[in-house]
Amino acid sequence: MSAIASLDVRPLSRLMKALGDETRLRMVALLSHGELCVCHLEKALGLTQSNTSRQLTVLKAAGVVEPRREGSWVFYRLAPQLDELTKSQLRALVNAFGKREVLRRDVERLLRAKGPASCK
Amino acid sequence: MSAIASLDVRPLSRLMKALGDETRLRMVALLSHGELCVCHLEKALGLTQSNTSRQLTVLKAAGVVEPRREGSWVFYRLAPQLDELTKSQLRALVNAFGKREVLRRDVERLLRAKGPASCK
DNA sequence: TGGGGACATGACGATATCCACATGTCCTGA
DNA sequence: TCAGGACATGTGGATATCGTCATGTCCCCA
Repeated sequence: MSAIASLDVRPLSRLMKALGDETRLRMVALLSHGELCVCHLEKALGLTQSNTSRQLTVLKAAGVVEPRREGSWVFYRLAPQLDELTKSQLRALVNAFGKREVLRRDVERLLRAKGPASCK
Repeated sequence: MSAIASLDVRPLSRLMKALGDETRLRMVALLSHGELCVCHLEKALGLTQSNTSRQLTVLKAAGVVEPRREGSWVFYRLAPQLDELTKSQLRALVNAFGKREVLRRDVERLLRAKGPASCK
């Protein structure tokens, strides 16, 4: 019969839906270069604390990122994908963002500021 | 300052938004193997005529597909991407779908039925 | 030229998304 | 134990999306 019927695009559509937003896409662009905590993303993207947390919640619910608690703050990083389609898509995206040298420098600068100054 | 500020993800987020839906993703999966007319997609995906047209309108507005009129009916195919990010993402997607041999057979069967029987 | 097929679109109710404001939770250091 | 910083979440209103039904447009053919 129809093979399209057996093609499960649910995981992929979930991923796409989560990435169908400028802010969340920029978050992923930054996270392509390393893990960052909420306040880093907040500052880098010029968002309110509330909004930053919300968007991360959406990305987490879609399985795009995963949190890691470290003392008082929470670091987010890209989560490994189980589904083959989402895996290849996210890899392609990270690869595209990974080529942006300027982004890498942004992330490094953010992480350097982490130590003594924390997230202030 | 921040390089993320200069990274324009608007075209990509538009693409992702359009693909953040199971039905539209399945349409793209089929169109990865060749152009199809509305009634083909309608039958293959088990959608109403109205809904099929709507979803294609969304994909068209996002620049994912483009229509080609041929007499009484309209064929849709994947549209070439101008933006680098959307180009690489869509290429990765088509590549992933392109590996699904069963899908290719589906499309061929649909196109074979086209000639005499039209879309009936 | 009139009818029917293929597709698009207006209207609309149901549902989901988005963002800000305020408040709540958890951890840390004094 | 208390204050404050880092995050999360309840609430609510504006806005957008989704799918259906009905209708409109365009094209082909008898």
